[in-house]
Amino acid sequence: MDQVEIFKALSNKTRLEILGWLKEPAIHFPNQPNPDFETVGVCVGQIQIKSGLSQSTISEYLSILQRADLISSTRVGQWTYYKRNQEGLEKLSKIINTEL
Amino acid sequence: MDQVEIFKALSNKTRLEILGWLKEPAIHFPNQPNPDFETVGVCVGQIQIKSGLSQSTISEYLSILQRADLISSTRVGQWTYYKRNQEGLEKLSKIINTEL
DNA sequence: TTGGCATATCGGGAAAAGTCGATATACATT
DNA sequence: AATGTATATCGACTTTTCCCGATATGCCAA
Repeated sequence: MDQVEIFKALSNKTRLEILGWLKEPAIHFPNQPNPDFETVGVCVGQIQIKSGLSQSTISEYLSILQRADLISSTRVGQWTYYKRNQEGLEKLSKIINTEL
Repeated sequence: MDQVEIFKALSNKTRLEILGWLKEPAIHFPNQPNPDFETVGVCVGQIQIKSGLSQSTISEYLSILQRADLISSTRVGQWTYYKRNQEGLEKLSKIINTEL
């Protein structure tokens, strides 16, 4: 993954917020219907409601974050759950500390 | 400094390269006229030549990086020398490791 | 004080990103 | 099969970013 694309993914207030929300799903998504969300993640709809932006925008933002390896998704029935991608985030941390 | 602005500053190939070049000025700017460049930094003209982009573009890029506290400048006569801002870079590292 | 460099700023055109509503797709339920 | 719900994709419009050339500013030397 291109470094520039990672930083672009992070160059947006809402996308940074999403990353933050996914850090503590229980706190930020108290109404999440799926009780399993701590492991599988949070579904698009919940993130969309919290963000206040349109469904299409959030869907796109999530795929931008995913392309940058910052989050990952799991499809379960009609829902797509997103959660933080710890591996990608650690890689970013390494980039910052060594290459930058 | 707003986090988004820091990431925007890093969302460009040339700006990332500049940051890299400034890590080892002696290697990347062998023709730097000022022998003192290791401490004071590298002047705009040298960076511009190496980048291949226009003078105005590089001047702007340097000020974007500076606004993000990633580099700092010193004016000496008609030259402006830029170098890495270690404090700002460490702050970024902290952001990545704690807030993100 | 005039001319010559180094850098900064301004104005603009092209490309990319932000954001939306509408539509498509995929799955679930009846 | 038909409808409803969740998400993804498309087309469009606006704003921002990428770069440039031209011009301004600041400093130095003749």
